[in-house]
Amino acid sequence: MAAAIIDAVLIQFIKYMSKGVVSKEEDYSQWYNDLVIKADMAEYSPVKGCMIIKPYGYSIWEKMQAVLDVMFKETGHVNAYFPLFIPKSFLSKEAAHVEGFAKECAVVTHYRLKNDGEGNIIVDPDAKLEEELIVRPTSETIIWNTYRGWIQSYRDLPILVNQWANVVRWEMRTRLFLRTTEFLWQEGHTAHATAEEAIVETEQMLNVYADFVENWLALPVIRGKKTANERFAGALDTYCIEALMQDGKALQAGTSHFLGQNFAKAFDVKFTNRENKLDYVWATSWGVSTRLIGALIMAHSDDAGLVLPPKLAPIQVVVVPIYKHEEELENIAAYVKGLTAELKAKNISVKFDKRDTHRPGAKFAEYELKGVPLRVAIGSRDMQNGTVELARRDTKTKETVAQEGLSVKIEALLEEIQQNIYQKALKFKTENTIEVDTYDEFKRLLDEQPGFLSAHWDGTPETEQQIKDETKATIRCIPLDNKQEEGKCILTGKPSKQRVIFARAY
RNA sequence: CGGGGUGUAGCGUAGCCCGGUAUCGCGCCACAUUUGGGAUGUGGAGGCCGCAGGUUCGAAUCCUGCCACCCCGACCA
Repeated sequence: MAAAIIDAVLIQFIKYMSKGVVSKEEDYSQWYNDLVIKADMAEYSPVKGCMIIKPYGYSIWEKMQAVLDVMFKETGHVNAYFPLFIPKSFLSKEAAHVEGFAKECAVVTHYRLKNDGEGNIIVDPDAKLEEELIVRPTSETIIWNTYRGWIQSYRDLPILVNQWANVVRWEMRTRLFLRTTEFLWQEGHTAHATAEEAIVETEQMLNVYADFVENWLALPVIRGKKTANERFAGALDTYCIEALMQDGKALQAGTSHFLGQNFAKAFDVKFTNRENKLDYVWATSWGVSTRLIGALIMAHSDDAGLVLPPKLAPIQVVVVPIYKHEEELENIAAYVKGLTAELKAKNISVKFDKRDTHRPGAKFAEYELKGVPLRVAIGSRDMQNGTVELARRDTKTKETVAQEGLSVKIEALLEEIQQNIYQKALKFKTENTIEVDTYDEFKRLLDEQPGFLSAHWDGTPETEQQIKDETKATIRCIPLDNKQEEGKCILTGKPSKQRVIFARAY
């Protein structure tokens, strides 16, 4: 008896080792790293802090891009492209901006290498640039320098431009997808005649992001504003969406900034308004990055691998044939051909994995690891009975269903899975968003049940900083739809009119 | 930059204290048998033991120097 139990444990251990994914409970951050690598999303590169996004991971980014791009265009934006390099002097024109980014800039100082005569390739000291170039950490400066030439009159406004690009921020500590030295993103940069219009734009784009993350990533978010401490360098107001990961830590999933006239003033971008008066242009910028892939992985996955929402899954349905002889496979393949055509007509992506180099069990495990939402297994028994085995990734349940009407059922199931994943995440977020009224309780919850803590704050940067120093929790945001209520700051006891959201964050 | 740790096959590792040309698992290749939850057997390929120097008849092992990476902290609109 005891031996049998030990054997069972041993078998589990061996399975875990071969799959190579540490459990979520055991070590959340190791679990996350393992998943990214084992699910073939990305790998480490020879350059510290930079990663190689592999085809499977990149195809998720492509899907995100495709959806967001449509959303941007539907709200009137157009795409353009600005240089990777920014003259060093540009960065320093906006004081807060340079303050925020100076410490994480990659700098280009030379433009040529040469052979030193001993077989070594060295930087050619004679090829020093007159002015150093910064590899963009974000593009406000070069874009606003450009906008100066595009804008003379209110008739030239608004300018609603987005760019898909890579940026570099030399962070000290990096994490796959969540914070890498180089990352891919989109950055919108708009110019407006009035503050009101710019604020409307800022809020509109925040809502676009929130809709996208909730409906496509199946991840509920809190929409809010950042406090002054957490604001983007150079912004008057930073709006954000904050999501909660399964370990109770918050992740900023997107930001939209109201930049006021800061960049227009720094780059001297003036226009003549309807009253024939010169004024500075009002600005916004907004962005989401490949960090969203990290959010997607962290939010839904389990110890068996990724759990991808159907709407963003590169493969929505995988078909695994089970056969002993070639003619059985041909028989199954003939049926699958029809099924595939039906599914494709419904815009559902299907992979028929008929590799004979891997056995069915290995394929099952592989697609679970990769988070494919639905798996169809078909063997000779099914072909005789007119059935298939249908397994869903989110619940890990299997059922035998009729081949008749299968594509309709699959279509409905994919929708159901999308909803189910969202509801599960919503439940988690709701259960882990807790109102706290004392500092002791606040600290206890951070250690025992981390999540979003809704608490009163006296509104001062000093208090915010002290709480951060003492607990590592930061104010994630002041929710936009916040109810106003009288209360006392959890740290100082001073009066407060509303609660704000605290959490430890990535 | 401070504290700690690790470098051995594609990956994960044993060997190091006590010197004799490297162990095991996964993966890879071939063949056969298999295929409804991660197959089995037989055979095979693959190693500047992080780099450089030293001690020694002989170094993965001992000594010196260097390099790289990882973890914790600082940092992270």
